[in-house]
This record gives sequence, structure tokens and C-alpha cells, in this order.
Amino acid sequence: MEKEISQAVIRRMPRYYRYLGELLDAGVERISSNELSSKMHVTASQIRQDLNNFGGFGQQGYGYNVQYLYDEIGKILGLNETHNVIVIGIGNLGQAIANYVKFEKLGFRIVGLFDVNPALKGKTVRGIPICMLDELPEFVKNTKVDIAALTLPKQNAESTAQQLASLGVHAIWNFAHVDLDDIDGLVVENVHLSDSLMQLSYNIANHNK
Amino acid sequence: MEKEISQAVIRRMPRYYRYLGELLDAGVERISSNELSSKMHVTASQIRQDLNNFGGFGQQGYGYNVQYLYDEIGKILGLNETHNVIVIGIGNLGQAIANYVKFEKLGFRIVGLFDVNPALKGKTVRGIPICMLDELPEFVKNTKVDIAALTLPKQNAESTAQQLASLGVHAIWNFAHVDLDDIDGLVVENVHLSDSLMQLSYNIANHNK
DNA sequence: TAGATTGTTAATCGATTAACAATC
DNA sequence: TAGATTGTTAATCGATTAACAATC
Repeated sequence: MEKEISQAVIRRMPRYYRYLGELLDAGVERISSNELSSKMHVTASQIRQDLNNFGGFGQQGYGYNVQYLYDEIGKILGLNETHNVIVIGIGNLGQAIANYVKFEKLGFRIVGLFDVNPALKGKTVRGIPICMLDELPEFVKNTKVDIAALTLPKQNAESTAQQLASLGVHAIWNFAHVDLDDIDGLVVENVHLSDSLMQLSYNIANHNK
Repeated sequence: MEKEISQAVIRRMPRYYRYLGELLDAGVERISSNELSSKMHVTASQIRQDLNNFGGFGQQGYGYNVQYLYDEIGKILGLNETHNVIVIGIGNLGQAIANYVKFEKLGFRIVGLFDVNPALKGKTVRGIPICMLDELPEFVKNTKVDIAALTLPKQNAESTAQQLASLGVHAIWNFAHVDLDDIDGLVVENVHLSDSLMQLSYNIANHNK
């Protein structure tokens, strides 16, 4: 057990990754924490603190090599390995995720789609066939599954999460409007779209106060 | 300008709202900060502090009336007013949002859909016709628009946000993978799905450390 | 009234920012 | 070497938790 790094830090890493990717595309070779700071609207101090949680990626008097830092952050985020993803609940949101090519570029590969609606059986999304949920145990036996995206009604979310845990799928990307935090050894990332919309609503109402 | 309330607090309000809604459904009339605390896995102290940013909603020796607190948080979040929403970019994610009935229940009404792809012209989602983006100025003139959901490629996100600002639409629910924070008087809520997926990836890799 | 639980002040903890010595 | 900029320690700030008097 190494020193635990706070989720506040982790949440900022993908953002660094994105800005560094843009710098790479723009052909920028090196950057100082100060330059990056003014681009990203965070303090240079925070950038250096954040990065030094993971190691010294820069060089005094020079700054950071963009390509190197980009690659290192990618490794920190686990993007050097491919993640096999299944989507459970093939409604509109499930289909959107299955279709989102950007995830593939980051190494998240959709390997299976599941639903309970027999009408969907045999249909495909981006060439991937939709299976019935009762085929899940068999599927997991044959295919390595790293992440399950849950885009299903909240009523079924918890029991499905439990089942996934028992089948050995330990990471859940949860879009159901329920918190799945306190289950077993699951790693859960909740995306509550309506929460985010309500936060926006608050900020609209209080914008000029 | 009243005392500014931190976004950390605001982010928790929708979660309180959700738990109170569930209690209401379950027919629970009153609850103490302590009971709510154990349900939600936050400290009772934090609950009371959070709520008291907005006023005293409880009663000593009694706790909180569930219905009353639920309604008050709804008002705080601006849910007592209907918000008209347009969706710009009717790909998979745009369609998913247009179809998401839950938002309607919270008072977010989809009033218009826009895209640049002529092939979509005249098609409908949930009865709402898809318009071409160049019809946007005219549309906004005739219809009150409170929020624009941007589900379009990041290349077009910033210019579209600028245009929306100039047309008087000041709130953006941004799904494009780019930060739209520093534009004019815009209120922006960013939803970066791939950031969230990368955070999950990190937590998978570091789960057992 | 006695008991319960809030609203609020004070204490603690953690995260952010500032400063600067190390070093390329 | 001199200048630049990191890595890291110290100071500050803000958010969370604890404590308790107020009060229903």
C-alpha cells in the first residue's frame, strides 16, 4: 500500500492528458508548468504538485517534454493496456456509448452488448451483436471483461452489479441513477447526468447574484 | 451578491434530492440528519452544514420533514421552473438525451433539435423535428431557450457556444471534449465522459495497491 | 419538563498555493 | 557559468468534522 493519491488529483489527470494531446497535435515539443498553467487556468504549483505525486517527469531549467509527459500520464491512467468493456442496457444511452469511437482510441474496446428485451436479440450495434442478459455468465467465462457500463433502469442496477461482481467483473461505469458504491470489492465510477443538469440549473438561477 | 456557496456543496444537493425522493416514495415523513447520514454515507455534520447554507429547514428535537425538505431543495436547484432545452448535434448521444424522459420529469423540456447534416432534416426524435443549425437564430427569436446541450464534435463546440451566447442562450450543458469555461457570461456544465472513464481506469489499476 | 436534534461556532484536516533551494 | 524551471517544503486557505448551546 503506497501513499494513497486523492481522487481530486486523479480527476485532473485526464484533463492534463487532453491538453498535452492537443499540444502534441500542434507540434509543441516542450512546455513549462507556467505555460501550461495559463492555458489550463490552474496554478503552476498545482500542476507540479499533481505530477510529483507520480514521479519527477520534468527537468529543471527545461520544463516538461510533451510527448514523454503525455505517455507517462497515459500509463498512470492505465491507457497502455486495452480494456474490454461490455454494455448492459442497450437503450439510447447504451447505444450511444457502444457507438462512441473515441473510447476505442483510448483503448476501451466494446466486446459485448446485453439487454433483457427479446426484441433486441440478434440485432447489432457497430457490428456487435446484442445478447440476452442470461447469456452473461457464459460470455464472461469465455471473454475477459474489464469494465461493465451499466445503462439500465435503476431498479435493476444493484442486482446486476452484484451479479457482475460474483462473475468476476469488478469495475462498473454506472449511468443508472443510483449509487453503487458500497458493494463488495467493486470499483465504481458513477455518471449521474441528471445531477449534472441540476447543478447547471442551480448555477443558472444564481448566476447574477 | 450574497455569500457565494461552493460548488462542492452544490454538487451534493442533487444527491440529497434523490435520497429524499426515495424516502418520499417509501412513505417516510420525517428524518434526522443522523439517519440520513447512515443511508448516504456522509456525516450528519456535513448534511446540516450543507443545508444551513440555504436556511434552516429542520426543527430541533424533530429533524426534517421529508416532503418539505425535498421541495425546498428542488427550489434551490431551480426545479420549480421549467427549463427549455435544445440539443445541438443529433448523433447517438444527442438522441439519447432527447429521448431521456427522466429529464422531463425534472422540468427540463426538450424544445428543439439541431444538426448540420442535411440527411437528418425533417426527421424527428420523440416527435420533435430536427432542424438545420442555420435555423437556430430564427428559432431562438421565437422560442425561449434556457439551456443548450452540446453533443457535437469538439471542433465545432466553441464557435457554437459563442453563437449561442450572442443569441442570448447563456447556459451550456457541454458534452464536447473541450473546456468551454472562459466564454463571456456563459454558465457551463461540462460532462466529459472519457475523463470519467479514464478515472475509472486509474482506479482499476490501483485498486489493490 | 426531559429528550432529541437542530443550527452554528470552533477545531481539525486536507488540499491548494507560495516560496525557494536544488539542479539542469 | 547564468538563467530557467523543476521538485519539494512551508504557509495558507477552504472544506469537513466535532462539539455544544439553543430550542422544539
